[in-house]
Amino acid sequence: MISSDVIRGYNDLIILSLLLDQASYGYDISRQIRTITEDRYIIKETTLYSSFNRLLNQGFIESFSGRSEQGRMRTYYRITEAGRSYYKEKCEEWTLTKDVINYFIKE
Amino acid sequence: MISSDVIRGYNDLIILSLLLDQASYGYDISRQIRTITEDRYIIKETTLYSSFNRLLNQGFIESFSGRSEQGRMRTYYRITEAGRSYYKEKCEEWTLTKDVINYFIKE
DNA sequence: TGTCATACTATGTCTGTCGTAGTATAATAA
DNA sequence: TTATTATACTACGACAGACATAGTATGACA
Repeated sequence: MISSDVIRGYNDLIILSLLLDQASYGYDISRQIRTITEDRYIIKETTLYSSFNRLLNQGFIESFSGRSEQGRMRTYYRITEAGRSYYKEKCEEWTLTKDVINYFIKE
Repeated sequence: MISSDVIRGYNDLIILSLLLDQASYGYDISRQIRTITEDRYIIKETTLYSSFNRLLNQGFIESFSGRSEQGRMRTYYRITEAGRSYYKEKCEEWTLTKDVINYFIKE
């Protein structure tokens, strides 16, 4: 398990990346992150929902109400065009950042 | 220029890495970061000194007074054994973190 | 005499993350 | 029938690293 403070500022990107192909909702995003990272990163619920709110306020995602297979109400999120642009920018920023930090890592 | 919030938590590692081979002081560390990253990352003075204080409190560096060639007083910092261990740990954490974030980056 | 590079310290703000806690529903187990 | 579990959230406050702003001080050099 990695410290999530390290990822600070990157949860938004992680969430956007999971919305690129299809709309989704909180619990599912959370599970996907666990699965994809093989439990190396588990996002906290509060972190997840505050991220959704930030992305909504910035217009990077939209929400709509839907129903689960069991008839349960839940909120789905869909990425916007602005969100896609933002995602691309953040990916480039990430590449730069990675290079910068790597300068200071000695095997 | 990359957003420094991204590097949050990694300034300590950057500073330690520059102390691995020899003791140094604030202004020099600052210049080294600029030079090594080719100005892609410029650490703020307040960030730098608060990092020094954190590392001192944790016993990862020690300070001593010295004189510049011009006779100017300044504070030098030297990495401790605990600091070297911490550096290694953080390097490993970084590798994990990098891998985790990379899962969510699409070219 | 003034400017510039150097070498710091003090103080308060911002923001993403997190701890704690609580609410509510549908499915499943006892 | 009752309790538990997984799902699906919201509210609130604390924490800590980064940063903005501001100020002090010295030696070199013009």
